[in-house]
Amino acid sequence: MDDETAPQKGTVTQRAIERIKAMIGEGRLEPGQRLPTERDLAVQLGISRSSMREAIRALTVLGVLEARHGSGIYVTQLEAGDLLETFGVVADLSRGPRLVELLEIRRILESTATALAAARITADQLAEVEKHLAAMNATDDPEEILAHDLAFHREIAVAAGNETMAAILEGLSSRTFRARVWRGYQEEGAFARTRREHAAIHRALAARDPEAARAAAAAHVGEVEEWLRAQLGPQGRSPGPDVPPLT
Amino acid sequence: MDDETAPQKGTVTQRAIERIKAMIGEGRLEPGQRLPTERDLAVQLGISRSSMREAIRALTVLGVLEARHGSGIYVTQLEAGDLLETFGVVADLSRGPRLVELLEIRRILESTATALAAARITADQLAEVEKHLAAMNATDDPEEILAHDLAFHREIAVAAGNETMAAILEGLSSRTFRARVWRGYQEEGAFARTRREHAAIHRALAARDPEAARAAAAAHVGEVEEWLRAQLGPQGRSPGPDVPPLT
DNA sequence: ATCCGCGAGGTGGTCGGACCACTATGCGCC
DNA sequence: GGCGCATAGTGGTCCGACCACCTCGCGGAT
Repeated sequence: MDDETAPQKGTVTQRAIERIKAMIGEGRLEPGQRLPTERDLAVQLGISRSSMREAIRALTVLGVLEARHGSGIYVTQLEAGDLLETFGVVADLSRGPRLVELLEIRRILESTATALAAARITADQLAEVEKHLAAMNATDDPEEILAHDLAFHREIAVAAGNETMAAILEGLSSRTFRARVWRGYQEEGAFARTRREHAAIHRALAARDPEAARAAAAAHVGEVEEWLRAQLGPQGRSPGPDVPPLT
Repeated sequence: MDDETAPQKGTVTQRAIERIKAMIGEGRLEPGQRLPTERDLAVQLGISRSSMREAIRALTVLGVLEARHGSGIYVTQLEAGDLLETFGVVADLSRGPRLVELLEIRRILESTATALAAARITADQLAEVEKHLAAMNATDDPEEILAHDLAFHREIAVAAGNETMAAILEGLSSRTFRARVWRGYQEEGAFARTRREHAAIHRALAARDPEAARAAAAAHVGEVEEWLRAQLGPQGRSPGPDVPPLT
């Protein structure tokens, strides 16, 4: 009754976003459930369809809603992967010192995840890890190496048993992020070193040795971290060509 | 030249989002810089103002852009706090087993951050920590305790020297998140224990003892984590009163 | 000459309607 | 009974208008 008088805080779109978020938070909207149509929702919240669409778009990019053309709007499964997809944006837009900070976080999480994986990994999962390890060593195509490298670490993160952590690590290792950092790193003949480090991680996993796994993973990420730190130190500028701002 | 023919992938809004993100990623749009008007941008990208507004709204909720009514659209400083604000959404919308996973991640990061802080914290920062510790012990108002509790950990995270990690921890400790979990936790007379744990963390910081700090922080978060795990185990339901879905 | 105030222009915010693209459903035809 | 197409309904896009708010410069008062 008392909420009929508009609180008038912020834009109507922002209010609509909060309303829908609240509905989900309170359990009035279950994962996978279909929402009313844009037009109905707009009427229910007393706003125009344009504003409602902006709210839906916002919740869509956040991974909370999913719009299917011609079908309807649905709540996602609200799983870690859905909601943490935006984490990749942070990695992609960060540069300079923040890249080092992101790698530091990845080192902390990746080492812990690898240690957990050493204790929990199943035979099947270990076989999957070995598959990517072999594929990584069997080709010279940087694209393919990168893909299997990502899958290698992803499999380990999943084996650690924490889906959320796996999703965060996935974001911290997004294609564009690694491509940017690794472009220079691997040009310095770091392939061999990378292979040795991956082999060490695999050995620790196969031996079910959490401490060795933690150390190997920390060293693996730490190598890249140190290299990047050194890159930024001397010149203080982020890599890449300086493109003058267009009109 | 070859990009003049529309690639026709996805919705025009999604394409606009990618375009603007790319402009920022390539450095053509600097942090803090003002963008052209919505109307001009729409013309430049060859889409309607409505679609452009949806793209801008999307980038706004991601913390990449900031729209000031009557003034213009600006690129944010792209700092950790700006981009990771959405991380709180994850915490707010997660429930059940995922809450435990989030606490596990917080335990890993918070313990490491506290260890780093023990080695790096300045006298001023330590005084600030003590201020919040004292304020926390001087009141019985749960709201105020929660606020100083958040500030206590935030100050430590900042002292660790990794802004990004501080921002993530901030998201993992968002008001609504903690309020939900702590409501039940603190009702079990955990105030005294919490105060002891905070005191232990402070002692380790004052003694500049990283290992003790790591252990104290891990135990602090671990306590809540274990309690929550126990809550979820027996009944398999998320805590809190079972409110029947409202109409 | 300096300062203050107010008004005009420009900006994002909201609205309503129209049409297009796609999907799903069911009815009728084979 | 099964298949295919017409159709209604959905999200996607566009347009034009108006509103609320901020900014800046012009003009007058001091």
